[in-house]
Amino acid sequence: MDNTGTERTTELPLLEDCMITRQILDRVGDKWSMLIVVNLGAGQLRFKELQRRSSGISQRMLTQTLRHLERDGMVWRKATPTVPLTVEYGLTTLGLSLLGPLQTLVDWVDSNRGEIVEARSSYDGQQENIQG
Amino acid sequence: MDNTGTERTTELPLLEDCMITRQILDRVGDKWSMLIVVNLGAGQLRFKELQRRSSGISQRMLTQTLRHLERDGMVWRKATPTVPLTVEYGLTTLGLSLLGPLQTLVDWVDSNRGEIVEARSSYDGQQENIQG
DNA sequence: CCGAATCCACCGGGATACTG
DNA sequence: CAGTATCCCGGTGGATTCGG
Repeated sequence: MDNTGTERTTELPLLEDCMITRQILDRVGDKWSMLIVVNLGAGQLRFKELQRRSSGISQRMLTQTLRHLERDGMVWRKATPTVPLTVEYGLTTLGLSLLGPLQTLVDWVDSNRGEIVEARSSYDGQQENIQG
Repeated sequence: MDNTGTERTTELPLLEDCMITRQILDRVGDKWSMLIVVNLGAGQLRFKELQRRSSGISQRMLTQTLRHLERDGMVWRKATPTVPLTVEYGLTTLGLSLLGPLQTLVDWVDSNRGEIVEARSSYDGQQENIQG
């Protein structure tokens, strides 16, 4: 095999082969988790209130997402058997510690949104020319 | 309203209502993008080599993911009309700038993997008791 | 070797209706 | 209010086949 000179042996010790990392990132990156974690970042909330703040989420998905986050130890749940039922959700220490990295990503998107949007329309324009 | 002491009025100026941010995060967080960006982080690669390093990805998904990343301005593509065809992929400046935030997230997962796995089995154990 | 196209199975997730 | 259960549609993504 020829060597084009661009070979780099840099070792970024990353996801590559680790399934669990992958699973966790899948969870973190799924459609609603980030939104929920962020919304709970400002303080504990009741189910309905949380749903109201997470525009567009169905109660089915909210329940499911909360269960997953609870299972992963990021969210706690406290049910009080009043009538009608009262359930509060909040972030655990683990969940809180995720806010930072999440924020980093969101900040990056925020800073680069313009460039991305521009790249997209530029790309789409070229496609038109090709397929005109 | 009673003050339970955990109320926080912190304003995290986040995704909440912004669709575009959401779109971009969806892209960044989709099943393969992160893996591809990370793999290209070590240097440009040819299609086949990239596929080999991204264990499990089908060529269909690799093509699709690369197109998306190219459209978003994160990846460049250079086709050389040799026989057989040679196509190289690499990260643009924008793509490279994403490595940092991505790394932050991956590092977080790495540091907290143990705790999450533990939380999961603990949670699953309790479910067994309930449903016996 | 690179990739487009087709076919198809699976499941994420919305709408709705029903329990406690 | 806080879920659970059911139905069902569209998108995701794998396998395979074809073209350049």
